Amino acid sequence: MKGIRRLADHLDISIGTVSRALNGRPDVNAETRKRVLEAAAKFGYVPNQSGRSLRQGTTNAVGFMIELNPETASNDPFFLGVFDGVQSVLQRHGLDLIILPCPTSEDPLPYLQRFVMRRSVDAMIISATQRIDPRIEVLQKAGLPFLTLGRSSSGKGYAWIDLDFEGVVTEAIDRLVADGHRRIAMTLPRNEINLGYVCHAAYRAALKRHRVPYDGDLVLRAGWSEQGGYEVADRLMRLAEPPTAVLLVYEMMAIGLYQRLHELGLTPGRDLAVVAFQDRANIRMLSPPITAFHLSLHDLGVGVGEAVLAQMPAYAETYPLGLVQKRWPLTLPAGDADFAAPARKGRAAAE
Amino acid sequence: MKGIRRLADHLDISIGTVSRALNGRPDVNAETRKRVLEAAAKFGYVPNQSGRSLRQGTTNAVGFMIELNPETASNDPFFLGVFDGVQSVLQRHGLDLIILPCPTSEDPLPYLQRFVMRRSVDAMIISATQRIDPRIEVLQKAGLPFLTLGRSSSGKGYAWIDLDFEGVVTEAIDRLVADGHRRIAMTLPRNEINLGYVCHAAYRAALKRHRVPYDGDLVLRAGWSEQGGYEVADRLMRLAEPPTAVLLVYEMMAIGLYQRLHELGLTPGRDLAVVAFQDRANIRMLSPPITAFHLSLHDLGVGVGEAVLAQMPAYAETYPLGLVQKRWPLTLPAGDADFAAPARKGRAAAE
DNA sequence: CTGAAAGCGCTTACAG
DNA sequence: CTGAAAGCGCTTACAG
Repeated sequence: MKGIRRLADHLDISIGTVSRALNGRPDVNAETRKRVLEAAAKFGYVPNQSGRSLRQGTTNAVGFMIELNPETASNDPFFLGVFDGVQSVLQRHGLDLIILPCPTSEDPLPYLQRFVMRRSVDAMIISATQRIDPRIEVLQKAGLPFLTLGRSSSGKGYAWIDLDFEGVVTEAIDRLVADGHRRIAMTLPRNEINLGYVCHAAYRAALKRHRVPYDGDLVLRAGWSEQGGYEVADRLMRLAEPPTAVLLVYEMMAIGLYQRLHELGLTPGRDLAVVAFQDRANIRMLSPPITAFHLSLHDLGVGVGEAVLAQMPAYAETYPLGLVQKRWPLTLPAGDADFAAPARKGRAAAE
Repeated sequence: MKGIRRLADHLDISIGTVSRALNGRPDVNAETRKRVLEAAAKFGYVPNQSGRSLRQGTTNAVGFMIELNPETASNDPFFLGVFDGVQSVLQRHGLDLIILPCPTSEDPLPYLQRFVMRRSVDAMIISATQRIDPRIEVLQKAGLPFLTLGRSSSGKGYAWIDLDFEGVVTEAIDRLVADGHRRIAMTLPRNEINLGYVCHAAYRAALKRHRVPYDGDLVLRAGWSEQGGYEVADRLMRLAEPPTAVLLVYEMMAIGLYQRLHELGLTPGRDLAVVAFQDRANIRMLSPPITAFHLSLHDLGVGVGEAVLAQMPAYAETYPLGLVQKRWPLTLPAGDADFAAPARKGRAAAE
């Protein structure tokens, strides 16, 4: 004999009472509850999750699908910070966060479908959202509450949170133009992830607003890595007319970019103003210090956690956010002295 | 009506036959099986996991616990590569890999205990193994098959795979000494993770063998980050008698270290020979190229996957590895021209 | 080859 | 306040 039955027999009460005591139901004698809780602690009894899930129709778990493909995944601590924030919300309700890593060898769609149809989780967070992402339809048809981290142009009525790429690109270009820059480069990912389209559109719009001509040579699709940054620096500085500033949508590129600039005898900041997407610890030791937007991964995780709970009927009242469709803001620290390159400033002024 | 019942009613056969057909049992009429499979595909029927698990007493999932605490976790793509390798093994048997991220706010022990006692997984892989790690006892008492990634001095009869830190330290020092180095520094983590002890012991043993005196100033506990590498360079080069070589047990430190050396007007390789633990893509653009050991994360993942299956009674016959206790080797590419610093070589020869 | 039935470990109306 | 019973969705001996 095992499980709740054993505990009940040992205490000489029914399994129903044991269950009620353990689950904190009010209709249990205080003394009985005490005995049950003590015995459970003593024997290390914890209800079997499969039995519970089957009976309750809920797994008390939220899935978070990530992709292991390094070309798609932002193969870095981004997610670890977000997971932590999501958990801090879920644990308030006894929900667990379970990460589902889609292997590189498997198609993300059937992978997701398996977990969805098996009802392994009560809700799902998906990431690495593609411009056309069939996963959204799968989730909608299955009626499983979900949130996408990143937007898609597939479907409309679904909840998403995306980093505010428009805002970052727009603010970066505004600031650079204000500092006299006219030739501003930007990096884009090579794959079909939606942020590439969003950034490109925001970039063109911002330039147009400032009446700065668009030059396709300044928009570089590159590997999403330090190495990619190295190549970007190399390609940009070899142009007949190199840019005076660059916006790195993937901040880790700064490491390779700084290095290549040094090799070319150029000084970041002075010879090429660099703005990076996110001010993370990994690039803080660069010198001169890099200008980057601030993002709290933990806060983002909290936002994601609350947003996904808002999609779940059982928690919608507690988190009355409705269908969350939110661009998550990043902030650019004000008044960065190193931001505008003096040399360029002088040149821009002379023009 | 839902689930298997609905499918059975639609086909006008019993749920038992549907189940047998879907599970590939041989005792099903070929025509019947075909009808069942087609109907299942059409309606997108997938067995509910909780129902299955409860009945079978197995979840068909293997858990992989990681820690989100950046001081403990190697907060980087290490795990993503390993996950992929583990999955490639598990998927051969229809098992899923589920990542369990322990939040920074929670104690790893009760966190693990919850999942173990609930029987949410059939086996567990744990990482960030501490020198004294009570999780091992919890897993052993619960009788859940498990593997630790990293060793502990807690307990004996458990399966582990650990990177061969001894081998790396020993080989690195042998090579450096052969190239004339006598003052060789090494970095260690600040926390209680076991690799710190292992590396320190191997370092002392290797020096002793070469009759090189041990100098505590050359063993630096530092932040496990790029920033930590920056600090290491700074502290080392300010010593009255700086080292001529350094072994970075966390390779990403090389980025900060190279930078600080450059700032100090020193040249990596020439003024300080640098050996890094793992030759990963993130540091490949460093110049001069860094000397580092090679490790295939995917292969390691495969090894971990097979080792954990070997601990599970249902798979032990297929993977007759017994109680795996293995140091996973890393290889140092032979004949690296930049390995020994010419200046130092000259000086060493002159001594 | 198929169906009817038992039962995995729980939770929860329902009686009392 | 407690117990007895039903039933969540499956799989699997057991009959036939």
